[in-house]
Amino acid sequence: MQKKSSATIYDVANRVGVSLATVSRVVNGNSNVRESTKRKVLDAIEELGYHPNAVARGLASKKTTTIGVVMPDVTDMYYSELARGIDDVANMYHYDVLLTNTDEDPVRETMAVNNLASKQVDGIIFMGNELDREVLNTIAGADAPVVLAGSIDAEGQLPSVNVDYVKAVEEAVDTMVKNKHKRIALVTGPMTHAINKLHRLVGYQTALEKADIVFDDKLLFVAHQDYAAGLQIAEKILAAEADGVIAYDDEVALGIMNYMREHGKRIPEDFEIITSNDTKFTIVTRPELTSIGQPKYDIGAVAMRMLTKLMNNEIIDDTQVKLPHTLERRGTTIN
Amino acid sequence: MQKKSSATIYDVANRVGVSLATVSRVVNGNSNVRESTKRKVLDAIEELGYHPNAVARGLASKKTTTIGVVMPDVTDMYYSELARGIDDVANMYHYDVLLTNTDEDPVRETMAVNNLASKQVDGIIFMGNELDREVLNTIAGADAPVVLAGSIDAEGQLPSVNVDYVKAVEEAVDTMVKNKHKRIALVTGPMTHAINKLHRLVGYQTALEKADIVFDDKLLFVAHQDYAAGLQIAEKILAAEADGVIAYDDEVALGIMNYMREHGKRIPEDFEIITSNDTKFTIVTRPELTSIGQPKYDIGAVAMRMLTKLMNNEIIDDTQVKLPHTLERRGTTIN
DNA sequence: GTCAGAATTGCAAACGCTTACAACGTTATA
DNA sequence: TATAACGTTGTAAGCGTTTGCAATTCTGAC
Repeated sequence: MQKKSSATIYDVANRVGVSLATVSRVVNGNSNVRESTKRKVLDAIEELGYHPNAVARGLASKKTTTIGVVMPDVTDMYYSELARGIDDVANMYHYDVLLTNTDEDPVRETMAVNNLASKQVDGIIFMGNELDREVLNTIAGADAPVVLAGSIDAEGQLPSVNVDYVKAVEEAVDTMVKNKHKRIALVTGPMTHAINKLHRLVGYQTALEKADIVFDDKLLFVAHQDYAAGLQIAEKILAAEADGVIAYDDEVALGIMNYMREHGKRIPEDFEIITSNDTKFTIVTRPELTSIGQPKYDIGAVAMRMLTKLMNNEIIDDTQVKLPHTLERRGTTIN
Repeated sequence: MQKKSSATIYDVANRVGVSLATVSRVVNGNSNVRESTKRKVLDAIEELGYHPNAVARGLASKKTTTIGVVMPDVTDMYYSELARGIDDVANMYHYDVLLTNTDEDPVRETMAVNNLASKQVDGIIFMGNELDREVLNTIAGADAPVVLAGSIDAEGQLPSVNVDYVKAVEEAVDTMVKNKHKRIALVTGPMTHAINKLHRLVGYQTALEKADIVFDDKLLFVAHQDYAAGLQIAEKILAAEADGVIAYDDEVALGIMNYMREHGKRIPEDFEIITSNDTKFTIVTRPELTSIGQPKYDIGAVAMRMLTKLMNNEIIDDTQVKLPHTLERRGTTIN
């Protein structure tokens, strides 16, 4: 049964006594084939164990049925959940996924996009917050459609799927204010990233303004997205005499929480915490973490769906999709 | 600068006034090219913004510089850390990674391998515990080399990279015995999986025997790999009057821990927990989870390195690699 | 039984590159 | 100066498909 070096379309054609073209037609489900010859071809394919060579197909048709996914890090729960959404709908549309980790390094992001382009992917899903000019140019240069998932480009030119980060953060702050906490810290990534400067910070300031709280940049913190960074930044947050924090990453939030508890703070009475990604981390700890709820899987899925349309040259009503977010009230806020 | 539909090798050759072959040679770093013409070709490439078409290259050379990774689920921290190790060394050797999620469904695993084969990947890294006959056959049929990462096939025929699960579990049980806990539960996946039946269970029983504890199959539990499953199985573990548990998944362990604490058990005095994967989950909770330590990243990295050798037809001394494991003693065990 | 039009099929040219093999020019050796 | 030997470059045959177009075979209507 296992033919050694696999059969080609040519072998199948010979076996049946038809031309390559005919075999190709039945393989591709083209309707212009008589039912009886279709049967024969299918049988021969079965017997020879023929599998179309996707590479040759890609060369001839200029479609690889492969998309590229560039993301910061697979081990980051937030992004891996997006990736899962992407992968599931990609499969649904018979695309394979070429995955690249970049650690948000613009150099690697640029290389990744270029590499994917040379591999002739039919489309690209991009995740990452940097999106500097170089990366943007590269994306424009690749002649595959690109959609951003859970990521923001400053100009808002590229198709993207996100939640409304401004509102989300604003509501988080609102909640703490309502709970009588006023010295609310904000922990984000670098202000060079649009998502931080133009979204999270804006939401934060808007909420403060509404509550007549004067903005204090001593309550603004930048941290990497990991537990250790949370532990570390927590010391400064404590020193700044904050009574609450909005963190942009669950691991960071956890680091802060553990530090605060170990330093005598009662959570949530003395110190409230709201995190942003609502990953599995939020429910395994005690107390559970209150979090902005993002439909992560759906962000990926919707982005991928949009990409299929783009690859098909279908017209898209709205290329700047904002999916609904929630606030998952759990144990690190009073209400 | 951005040529529209990108230039081909033919355009470059024309520009310089040499043949395709020569351009191909410089692109591929072939040494048999005079320095001066090499320069000219390189310049033309630069000017035209030429990028080799990897698909055409793949067809001609029968090498795609792409490997396939089939794994249960990217959002599972254990596997995603393996994947990161794989990806990093894959990049190091200039391979791209085609990623497929299977949810450990043998049907999807089979499809995935077949699909990767038709995409002409140069090699495959397989993760997942099922590995039934069908999947094994498919793997044998694909003419790309395959290596297992963090996974076991019953016959031990395929190249693989793992830790010594027998010893690891045995040592975990030893620890609890030393701590005077005797009714030690074992939570694994289905006994149809070789890794559970032939490794974890064996290690468990061996340790029990050494300690003269009679094996009680009431202390054997099977659970899915998630937090909810942990919460659920915990009830039965409690009912079985166990005073400790070895869990094969961190989320499960966390579910058990939280359940036990909510039911009045003091951890670790009344009830000890040792988990197996040592993911980030283990250090963000209070108490922190004692865990078998697995070099997850390295398992992936070593597996990928092995695959590069296989793809290169290099001889490999040992195709059944066992990396060292540890026991990370933290808060859920007395010692 | 004819014939137009539809339904099937085959032909052959791409797709963009790699890679034997052949051909050339050049240098070193005798 | 002739010649072997090498370094450099070109020629052309694939790699396994898809696909526009032409050729052939069927249909049914007349």
